[in-house]
Amino acid sequence: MPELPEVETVRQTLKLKILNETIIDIIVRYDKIIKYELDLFKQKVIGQKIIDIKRKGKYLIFELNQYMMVIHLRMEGKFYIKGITEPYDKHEHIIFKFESGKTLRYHDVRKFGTIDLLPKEDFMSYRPLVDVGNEPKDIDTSSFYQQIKHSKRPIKAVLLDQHMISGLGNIYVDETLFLANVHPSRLATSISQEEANLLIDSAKKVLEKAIKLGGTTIRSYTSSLGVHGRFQNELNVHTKKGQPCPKCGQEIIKIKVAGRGSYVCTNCQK
DNA sequence: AACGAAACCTGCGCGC
DNA sequence: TGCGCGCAGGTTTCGT
Repeated sequence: MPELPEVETVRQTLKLKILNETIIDIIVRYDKIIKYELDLFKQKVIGQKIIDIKRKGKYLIFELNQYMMVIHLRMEGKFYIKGITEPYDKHEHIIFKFESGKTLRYHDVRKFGTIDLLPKEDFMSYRPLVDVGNEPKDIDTSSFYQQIKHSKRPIKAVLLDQHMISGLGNIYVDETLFLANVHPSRLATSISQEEANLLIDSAKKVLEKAIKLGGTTIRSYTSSLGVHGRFQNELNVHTKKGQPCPKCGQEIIKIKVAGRGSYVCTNCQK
């Protein structure tokens, strides 16, 4: 489910619901999600209280008394909060039991998500967090341009690269490229400083608006935590194959760029 | 060094 | 109805 706006929505919702909860037990039903040595993970996390929930790019960061628990939802990771007596769903892989009787359940059909544990001291300087690039709102456009101007990758691949710029995924990249009138297949080396400025500015606007609307809910009958995003109503091109471009009316096509399905108006995006 | 493809998983929709 | 294929909001690892 997640790009930056969805992760931010989850962060805000979780913070309202489980701040100050103390973890008294952890049930692990599929252990490859946990990247930390499993027995140590349980030993360290049990007894800890959730004192804050932060985010960097697409990573969720649970601040505990003594550790930082770092979570990546990848393609389909979701959290649910349920009572302790409710039966486990097939795809609920990790269950955190709280002192209050609530449970936090990590649900992930494709099992791609990850949960890791970092020390609190200088946690931002450890992998994976240290490798996360600036979000569009914090990007310096001239250094961004300097970084990409010799790259022969398609601009879409660059914008998806979380080391270069963090937070965008397949949906919001398509929307960003449309707003900036840039074709996803354009080689990064062909992008001018002006176009780079426009791309970053477009990414900021897209993400900001999506956060306000609680993210995007598509292909997803049950949204995380019962939160239904509303940005899907604002999409200009993504998922709009065969429909008219909102700017010029030409039919939107779907192509493959950087290995990802990509929606584009070839009249507006050059 | 830098790029694209494959791999990690499961489920769904489509064409035969 | 059943089967095989392609596809899915992400990232890392493997080849060239």
